[in-house]
Amino acid sequence: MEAKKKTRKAPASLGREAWIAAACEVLAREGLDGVRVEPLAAKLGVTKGSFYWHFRDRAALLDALLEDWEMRATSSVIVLVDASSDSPAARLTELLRRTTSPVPGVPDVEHAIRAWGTRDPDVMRRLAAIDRRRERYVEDLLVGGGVDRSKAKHRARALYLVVIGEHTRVAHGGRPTSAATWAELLGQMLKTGR
Amino acid sequence: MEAKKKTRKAPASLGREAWIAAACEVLAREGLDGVRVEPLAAKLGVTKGSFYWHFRDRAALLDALLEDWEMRATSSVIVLVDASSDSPAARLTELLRRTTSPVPGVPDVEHAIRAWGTRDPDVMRRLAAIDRRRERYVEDLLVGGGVDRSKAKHRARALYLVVIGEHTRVAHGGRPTSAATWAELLGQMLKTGR
DNA sequence: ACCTGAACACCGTTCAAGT
DNA sequence: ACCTGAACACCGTTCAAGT
Repeated sequence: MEAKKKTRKAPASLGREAWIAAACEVLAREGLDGVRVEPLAAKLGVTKGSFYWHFRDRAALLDALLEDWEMRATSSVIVLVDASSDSPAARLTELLRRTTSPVPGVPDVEHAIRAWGTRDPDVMRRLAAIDRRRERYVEDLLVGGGVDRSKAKHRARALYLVVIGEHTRVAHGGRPTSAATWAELLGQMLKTGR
Repeated sequence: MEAKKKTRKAPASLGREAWIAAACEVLAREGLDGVRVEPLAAKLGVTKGSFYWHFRDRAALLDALLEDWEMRATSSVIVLVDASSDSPAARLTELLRRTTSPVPGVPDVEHAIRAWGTRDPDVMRRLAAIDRRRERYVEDLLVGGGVDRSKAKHRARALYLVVIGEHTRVAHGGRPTSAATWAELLGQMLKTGR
C-alpha cells in the first residue's frame, strides 16, 4: 500500500476534470450562459453541492475552462505538431489538420470562446494573446519552409483567419472544408520567391 | 376637465422617470450590479411587480438609463451651452462648468457608465460614439475661438481627457478641481497662433 | 476524499385581481 | 393607468452530516 503513493493523484483530480469536460460540452452547445452549476450537476448525476468541493465558485470553473482550452487547443497542438515531423511543410499540414478537423469526443469550444470574449474584456485580452501566439507559430513555420519573413507575416495572418473562419462556419452548421482545399491553400502559402 | 387633456402626459410617465432616477442613484453608488429590480422596488416603496408595467424587463431599464444619460450629459448640455452665450470662450467656460461641477440631486453616473462599458461591448461602442460627439463639439468651439483646426483637434482631445479624468478622480473620492485651475487651463487652450 | 441534503439568499418574470 | 400579492422558476453558495 506504500507503493500506491505514486499513482494517487489521478483519481483525486478525476472529478475536477469531469466537471470541466461537462462544462466544455455545454459551452460548445449553448454558449457561456449555459454553463451553470445546477444543470451541470444534474447532467453529471451529482448534487450541485459537490461542485463546491472542486471549485471555489462558478467563476473558478469558467477560469479552468479557459485554461483547459488554451492548453488543449494551443500549447499541446504546438508540441504535437513540432514532434510530428521535421519538415515545415509537413508540420503545416499537420497543424491545419489538427486545428480544423474536429476531434471526436472533444467539443469545439473555439467559437463559443470567441463569442464569450465579445462580452468579457478579460477573456478578449487573453484570446488576443493566444491569437498572437498561434499566428507567430504559423509565421515561423512558413519561414522554415523558405518563405521570407515579410511575406510570411501576411500569409500567417491570412491562414489564421481562414482557420477562425472555418470554426465559425462549422459552429454555424456549415459543412467542413475539404482536405483538398486545405492542401491547395497550403501549396499557395508555401510558394517561395521564385 | 376637457382642458386637462394637454397636461395629461406628465403623470403617466412620472412613474417611469422615478424608476430611472432611482436606478441612476444606485448606478452611481454601486455600479451596474447594484441595479436590480427587487431592491429598486423596495427603495421606491412599491412591489417589484409594478416595475413590469413600466419596462419590459431589466434590460429595458438599463437601456433607458443609458439613453437618459446621453440626453442629460451630452445632448442637453450642448443645447444649453450653445444658448448660454455667443462667445466661444464663454461657451467653453460654461461647458466646463456644466460638465465638471456636480449638479445637486443629479448623481454622476459618468464613471459608472465607463466601468459598465468595460464589461459590455455594446455600451462601449455607444460610449465611443458619445465621446466622439463631445470631442468634436469642443473642437468646434476652439476653432470658433480662433484656434486653427489642427491645433484644435489636439486640444479638444486633451481637454476632454481632462474632464474624464476629473470624473474618475471625483468618483474615487478626490476633491473637485478648482475653478481657477479650469480657468487657467482654458486660457492656455484658447491661445491663438501669436 | 468526495458527496448528499437541506437550507438560505437573492432575483427575474408573470399574471390575475384590485383601485 | 398603475399597482399588489402571490406564485413560479431558476440559481449560487454554505455546511453539517454522511461514506
